[in-house]
Amino acid sequence: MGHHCCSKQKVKRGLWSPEEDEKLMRHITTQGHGCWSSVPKLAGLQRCGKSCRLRWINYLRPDLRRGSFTEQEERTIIDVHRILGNRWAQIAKHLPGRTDNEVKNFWNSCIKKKLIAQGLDPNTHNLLKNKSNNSTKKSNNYTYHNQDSTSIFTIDTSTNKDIISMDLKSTLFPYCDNITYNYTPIVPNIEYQNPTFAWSEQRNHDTVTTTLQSQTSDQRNLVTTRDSMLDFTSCSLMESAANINVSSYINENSMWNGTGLEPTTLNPINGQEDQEMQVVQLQGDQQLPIIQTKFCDDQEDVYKVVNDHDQTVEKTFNDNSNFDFEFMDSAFVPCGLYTNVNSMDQLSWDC
DNA sequence: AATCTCTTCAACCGCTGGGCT
DNA sequence: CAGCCCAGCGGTTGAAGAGAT
Repeated sequence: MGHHCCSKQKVKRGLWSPEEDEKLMRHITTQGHGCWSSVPKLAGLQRCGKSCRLRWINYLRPDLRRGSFTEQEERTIIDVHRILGNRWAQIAKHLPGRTDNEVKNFWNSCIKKKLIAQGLDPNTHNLLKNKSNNSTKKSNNYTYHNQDSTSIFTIDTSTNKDIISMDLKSTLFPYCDNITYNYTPIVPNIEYQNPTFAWSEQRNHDTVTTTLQSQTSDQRNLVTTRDSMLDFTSCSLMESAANINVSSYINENSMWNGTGLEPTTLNPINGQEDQEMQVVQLQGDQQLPIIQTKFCDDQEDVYKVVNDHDQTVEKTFNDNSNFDFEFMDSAFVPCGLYTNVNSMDQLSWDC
């Protein structure tokens, strides 16, 4: 029985023999494929054109890359899949020498399982609900996840230092690959640590040029003024990076303005305003704690938290600090955040 | 050693959209 | 506009090999 596409022809199916490969290879390298439906006849093959095309594209093409997927390729697949979904051909375009079929197979056989094992929904890349296995544990209604994924929001508890990792690539920096934004929250106050992904700043009077270095050496400059800030709008911080806004701009016309949120004036810590980084979260006229940091040296940083009740806490910490999720509830909710929900838990997992 | 189960991935199937007549 | 052909795409299948029993 022939193929649906070529039922009139007597065609062979199944795996290709080396002789068939040789015939097809010789024909295409000397004649080109032209119209695929005519290739079998011209190449002397008992195959349909569709099969020839597939064999060439997926196996014989000289520019194909062989061997296992690298870690970088895997990260790229995950990142692009988060944006595009199962558009394998589009994803494969980001991986020179890889075919859509190869990417699809790799996703289904490896990446998908890894994500599920990490408690992530491979379709949405969000955290799965009610996940409970060896790789996760529940505490204070929050699910912890081992960090070796590029999920939007993961928490690493595999080391002494808990790290919240957010992948911002698809939202803040769509032209960069694999930007992961790590910070370490510290008890008893919500605090903010200098990002650990490649990030450098040049300060010049009223402007700060932040250079973001992606893992693929792609560089983007984020230019901020004195009054601008990283602006994580309310629950989006926990719920989805898709709602994160930056009240600033990246060059190449990438805009994340228009949040409708008023800028908050920077408050110098110890008069060292050029040492500050500020994260403000707002919802309507309500405001999360203003989190300011002063990075003193490699071992110890000073953090200052101001909530909308004008309560101010300063804290010095080092790398041995731990993270307490209870603080997240106590720090966020009194500030008027998450007014439509009862707990962080609901926000975090109802994605 | 034999059998069963699981995993991988090459290949197929069915569908869609574009181009041509 | 309708019908046909074709390339391309994503979902699915099944052969082959690896590992477990």
